[in-house]
Amino acid sequence: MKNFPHQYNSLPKLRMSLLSIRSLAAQGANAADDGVLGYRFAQDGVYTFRNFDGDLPKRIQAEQSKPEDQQGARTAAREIRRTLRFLGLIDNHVGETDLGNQLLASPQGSADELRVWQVAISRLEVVDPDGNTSHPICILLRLVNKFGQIAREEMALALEAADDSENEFQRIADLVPIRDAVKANRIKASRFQIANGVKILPALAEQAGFISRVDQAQPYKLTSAGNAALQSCLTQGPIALAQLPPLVGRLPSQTKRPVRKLASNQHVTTLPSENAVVGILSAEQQQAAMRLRFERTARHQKAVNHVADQLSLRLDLFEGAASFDLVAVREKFQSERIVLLEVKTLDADVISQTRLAVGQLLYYERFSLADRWSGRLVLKAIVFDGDIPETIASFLDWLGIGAFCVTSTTLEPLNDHGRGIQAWIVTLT
DNA sequence: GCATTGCCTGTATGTCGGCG
DNA sequence: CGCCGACATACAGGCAATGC
Repeated sequence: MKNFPHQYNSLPKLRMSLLSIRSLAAQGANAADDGVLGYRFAQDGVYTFRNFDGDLPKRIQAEQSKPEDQQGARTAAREIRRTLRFLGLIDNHVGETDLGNQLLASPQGSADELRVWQVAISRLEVVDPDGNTSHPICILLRLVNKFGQIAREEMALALEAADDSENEFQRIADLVPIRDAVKANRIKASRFQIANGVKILPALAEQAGFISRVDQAQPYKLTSAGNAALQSCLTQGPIALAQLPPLVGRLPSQTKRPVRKLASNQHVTTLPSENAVVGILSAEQQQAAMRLRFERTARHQKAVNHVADQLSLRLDLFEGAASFDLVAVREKFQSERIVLLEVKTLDADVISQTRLAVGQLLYYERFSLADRWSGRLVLKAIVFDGDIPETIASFLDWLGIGAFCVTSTTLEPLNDHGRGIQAWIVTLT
């Protein structure tokens, strides 16, 4: 098993680390030197000392008087350098790569930044002492996809695969559950290596928006962005860093950006899940990324769960891995209607949320439901987590879309189509 | 209801061996 | 012999289950 030890895994911290390297380069200092980089990290607040009393210069002096192999900051510098290199953000000479440049050019927390992280994380590459190269995030996404959902601890197996081959994937997939495989001595790795395997990669994949879970007790599932990344891995193969093509175009600088206009002749030709993560994000993908971030909020998830709770007695429920919030259907009755639901929280403007949801419903009806439920009548509904103005409710009615308000115990229709859907559901046994 | 416990995750520190 | 990559270990915070 490949090891991935001694790291921090938060993207803001990794970004700060890259910034520290850049500022050292600007000063002509040598970031390849553990001491230089390690104590720079300490000064920049990237690396923090344990039992720190607040006097930084004094503490650094104290650390520097210790033997070098006992200075935590130096080790941290080495490990973080390694991580940034694996991510393709710096090269072997600790110089910033194009990708690293793009990361720092994007505003922190922006959709642009997330896009760069998604590229870096999906391409993350590790090499073992024998020269075997693998892309553990791709392998991790394959695992999640294969099992549908997977516990965090199983993700250590992503580092067990020596390479990206199908054979290796089959081999590690057979090692699930990892606890049993360890007990049976089927994995050659120390418990520390296995523990380390769980600490970094799942956190990176989660922050990239590739996987998500409802809460800590739940397994992870693939998100739409994760599915897109997986398709990219499967169809194109992870792209070796050495052959990294320049990303199309330059990212906008940090000057403020007006609302962007889409090219007027832009057509949707593929589903988002079929688009590669590599390269510049399409407008749809940017929206999908933004959407993902909003929809991952606890509040949205909670609302979805409440809806699910109230429909699960009578209907089979599906969550779209790549798209819709919820489909309620009776699988047994193959010509029966189905209900496509989009859930919207009202912390944002009700009008923009409504417009967004209407577009999503129509799009998903056309592109996401066709395969599995072709030929069925699709009833569409938007579920809000609060009350909406009558004008919105009647607008949706005019479109043939049901409107609902959900609470933890109720699902109340707000227009005629909503009442129609409810009336149908209550007849089901 | 509150304290305790134990697990999960993340971060800091220590150690070894190889290489130039 | 200094330096660094790699590996191992210690420690801390959060949180949920558990027990009273």
